[in-house]
Amino acid sequence: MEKKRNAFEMNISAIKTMIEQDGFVPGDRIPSERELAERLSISRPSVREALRTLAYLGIIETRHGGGSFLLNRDDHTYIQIIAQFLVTGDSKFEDLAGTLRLLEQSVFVQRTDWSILEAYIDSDAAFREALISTVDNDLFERIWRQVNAFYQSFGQGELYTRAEREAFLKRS
Amino acid sequence: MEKKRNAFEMNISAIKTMIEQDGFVPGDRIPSERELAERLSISRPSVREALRTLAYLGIIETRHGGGSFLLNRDDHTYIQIIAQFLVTGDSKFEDLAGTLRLLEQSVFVQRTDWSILEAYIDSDAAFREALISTVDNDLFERIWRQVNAFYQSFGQGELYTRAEREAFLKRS
DNA sequence: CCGGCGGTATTGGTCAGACCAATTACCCCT
DNA sequence: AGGGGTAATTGGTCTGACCAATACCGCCGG
Repeated sequence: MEKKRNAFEMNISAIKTMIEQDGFVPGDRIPSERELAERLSISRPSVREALRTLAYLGIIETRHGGGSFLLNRDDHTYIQIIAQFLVTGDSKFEDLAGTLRLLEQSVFVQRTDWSILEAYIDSDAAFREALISTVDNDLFERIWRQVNAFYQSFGQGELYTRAEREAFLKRS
Repeated sequence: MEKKRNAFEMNISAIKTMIEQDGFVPGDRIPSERELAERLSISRPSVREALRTLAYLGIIETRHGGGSFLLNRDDHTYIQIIAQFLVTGDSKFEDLAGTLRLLEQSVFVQRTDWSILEAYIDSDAAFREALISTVDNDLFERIWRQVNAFYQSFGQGELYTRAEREAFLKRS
């Protein structure tokens, strides 16, 4: 038994278990907050604390006056949540630039033909954006986008000089 | 202009912002629920719904009678928590492995001498950990660690075969 | 002077109830 | 049978209260 968890986490587990046992599938409306409170013998505020967390994670969606609905797994927002908390206010600026370079240069080892990037050689931002988009990886792209957004919030200029960009393409 | 998010998410944002603006660091005790409610002009139940979510994600820790404390970022457990809800195989898993490979291979273009990694050739996990540690970049390391934790939570085995690891060193 | 001790204040945990707002369900009338 | 309007349902928020665990602080005795 994994007891000892606080009541709040047990409530989340209980709700999750109930959803499974009742055979709800994505799109279904789950019982109302008041009914959940009654069936689990806890108060509605406690139910709400659990449901709000589930909603924040993207497990369910609540509609004012409508009810709470199970979401598809593909709609889960866990990736956004990860990205949101990865990059926070105290990241050192030099780490930001360094991380961006690491992320972007890792893409270059993936393929050999970079002629498609030639159209963007004039713009540092567009060049790097196009570079990342060649990787078909949602998580990687979100991470890069978060880091890049933070980098740009510092109002810095180009990450690479034009000569550096041209050197990248030379490797093709 | 941010779109109009619901009040709940704004409360989480407001609390996070207040934590940053007040300069709290991991280990600090953040204001009490009642004080937060007053300063943000919302009710305590609303504060609690936000705090419970932050606690569930591992951003903060609450002690009955003690208060709420900021946790170290590395202690965050939201990765494992979220993974708990992904019961079935998910297409996003490939993104995880792919992102890890991108992150790690980006390190290899940074230097030429990898003899220091030979001691870890037998263990996939130790090998990759040592690889990342050669990069002196807090943010990059944090990103890798979170993605890797998520990957491991799926209970997957080695990311590289031994032959692949040896091939890496051959490039030296 | 100091350290242990106990009372008190603070803080989180939970609950009941109320009211509003948005949505849904339903029934009645045409 | 269809449409419209009203009532019921449901989520959103707040007030206030009480309990439980912890922290705080001053008192007392060594």
